[in-house]
Amino acid sequence: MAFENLSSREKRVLQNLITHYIQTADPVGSRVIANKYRMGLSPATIRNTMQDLEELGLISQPHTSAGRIPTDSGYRFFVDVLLKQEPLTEHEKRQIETIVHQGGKGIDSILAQTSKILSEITSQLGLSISPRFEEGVLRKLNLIPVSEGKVLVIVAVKSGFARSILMELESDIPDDEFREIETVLNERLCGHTLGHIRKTISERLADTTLSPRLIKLFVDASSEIWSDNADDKLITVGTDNLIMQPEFADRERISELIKLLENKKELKEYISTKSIGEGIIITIGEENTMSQIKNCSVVTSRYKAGNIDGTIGIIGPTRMPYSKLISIVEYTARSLTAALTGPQGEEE
Amino acid sequence: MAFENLSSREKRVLQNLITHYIQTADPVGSRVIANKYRMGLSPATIRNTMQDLEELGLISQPHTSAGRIPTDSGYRFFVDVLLKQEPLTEHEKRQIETIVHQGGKGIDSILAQTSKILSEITSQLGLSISPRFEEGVLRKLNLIPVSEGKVLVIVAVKSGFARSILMELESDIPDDEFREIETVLNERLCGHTLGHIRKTISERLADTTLSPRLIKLFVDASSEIWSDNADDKLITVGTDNLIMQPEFADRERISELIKLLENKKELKEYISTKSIGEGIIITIGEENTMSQIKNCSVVTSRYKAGNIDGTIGIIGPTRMPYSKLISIVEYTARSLTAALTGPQGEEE
DNA sequence: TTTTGGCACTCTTAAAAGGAGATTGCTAAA
DNA sequence: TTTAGCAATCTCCTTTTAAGAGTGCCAAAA
Repeated sequence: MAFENLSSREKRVLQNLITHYIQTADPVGSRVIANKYRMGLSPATIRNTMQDLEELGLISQPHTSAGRIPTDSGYRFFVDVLLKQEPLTEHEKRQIETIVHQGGKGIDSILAQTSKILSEITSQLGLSISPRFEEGVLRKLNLIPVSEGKVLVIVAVKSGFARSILMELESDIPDDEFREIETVLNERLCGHTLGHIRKTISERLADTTLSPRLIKLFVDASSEIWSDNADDKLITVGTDNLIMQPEFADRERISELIKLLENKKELKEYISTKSIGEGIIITIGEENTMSQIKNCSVVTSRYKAGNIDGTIGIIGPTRMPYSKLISIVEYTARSLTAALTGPQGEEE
Repeated sequence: MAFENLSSREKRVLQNLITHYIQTADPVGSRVIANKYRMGLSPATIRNTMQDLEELGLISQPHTSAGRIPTDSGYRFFVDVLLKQEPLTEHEKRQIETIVHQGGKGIDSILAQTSKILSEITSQLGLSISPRFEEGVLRKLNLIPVSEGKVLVIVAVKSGFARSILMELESDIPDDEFREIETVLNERLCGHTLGHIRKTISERLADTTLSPRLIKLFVDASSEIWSDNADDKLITVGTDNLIMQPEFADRERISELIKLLENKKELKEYISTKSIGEGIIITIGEENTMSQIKNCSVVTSRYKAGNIDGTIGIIGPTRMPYSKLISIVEYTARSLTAALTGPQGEEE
């Protein structure tokens, strides 16, 4: 579907129509475009153009005597070709920087705040996904016995993140044996990504002096320790922004959305995989494979925390102010990368 | 407001009315009560009784020609006096036990699952609040340097829970100095509750050989390390159940609810403090101080994890099947306590 | 004294009817 | 190629109408 052969007039009409529809959520008639946007043409001429645009599938009529609204293809063309990015105000930039650069707070807190500020500035649903721990390179592993039969496994990766998992053992293990395990694990596993370790751990521990029982323990716990599927680190903020849109007038639809957001896992997976690659990624309406957000668009971008990356973005109705939102998501992702990969991330 | 002087007939009428209203969500007329509940009285007689009940403020009329609906006081009387608990089915018991007793999964995961099963069995919003870490007695504290300028603080309390906080230092501290700090901190702080430590930490560390700079670090970080306000450990599941109730027909109301649930902090505080004490606690409608749930009832109970306690419960419209829900929440809290305080919790 | 049947009255809700308003597509003229 | 004009179409809002449910009260019955 390439629409390069659109006349300049058709482009202008489409642009004005979408711009207007984004503001009002009402079907746009030929008269509005002719008058409000001073195109120097009569409504009748606009009407002819609109008919052409409709035949191309870029706009459609809800019913005979209504104006036109953009289709998903219309938005796609708008975003790909017609869009001019709108710069952020100084105030907005400052808000984002403040949130992103609050030192010493821990990444989870920063991401929660980032989701919040995204939601507030954009008036959409803001979201963030924590760095994909699995891609982190193991720096050090510690075993801390916390009580009989329970040991805390600390996994520290490069770029300064760490995670802890409480592991339960059937029987007690003496302290010095713990030391030994710790040493062996560090020797064998450090320097590899957690994902890699998960896949290869059983071979890596095969020829050690450790008791087979212990090895089995770490191999079995592999998915919990070495990947991050366990915690749902998708943070969404501003669901009410989305709900109050006319697109969600139907309660059934709200319910479906809420279920999706509550589940987190599925949505996190979807957003994560769709956002692979550089720069801003936009999925519009039906392009989204999840039926619950088929009337929404998703604007996301990757950010980097050292050598691990995560995703932030927003979800709103397809009728969203793309030009502004894209700038905001882009700027926020960049700031976040700068803050998380900054001085201390660089060094290793 | 005591209603002990209600006649037995009035009680029966009220009981039947509420029972019926809970099922249908429609105002209940005298005819329905007379016929469906076979009270052996004519509708006209029931009408007289209903008038009395209305004067007492136990039921009310939405408008002149409608039946009656219970008021909050009506529900209160129903719950306090009229209620017969409905036992759980064997299947329900099994479902709960299965969730609660899945070993080795970590308390967060168990609580998430508990919220879920509560929501599913009750068809309401299920919730759980993690144990109030602050009340835990410090068992051991570990400092693990994870990268330059970052150290992971592990706080382990009795009954086998542990938490980790990433702390940032301005400058580097050599490994042996860490050991020293660790030793001193353990000597001075173990055996006290975290809440107590938070309040007294500066005195406790006053006369040590540690550098004042380091002490300051731990004192400043006190709220983050020693209390648990930081993480929002309120888990809510099944929001869609609530949203689809006729009580939430208004989108504005849904929006307010969602905001409340998203915020977590405020709600967590509210539920936590309201649930102090033994057994099931029920707040009905306007009894709730939070305006967002003034048309809801909240049924909660404390559970114990060793010597620390937390809360679970459900939120639903005031028109909820109390007799069943109370049993379910009670049973779940008991099971949870048994699972978390079981064999390994007992020992210390 | 308590209960009941009867009945006028009130109010909601759903359906039907009517009309205003918006916008289109088409045709013929500019 | 553009525009003015106009009939046709469809939504949406308001009003009307009718049906239905339930009450309150009174007078008669138990």
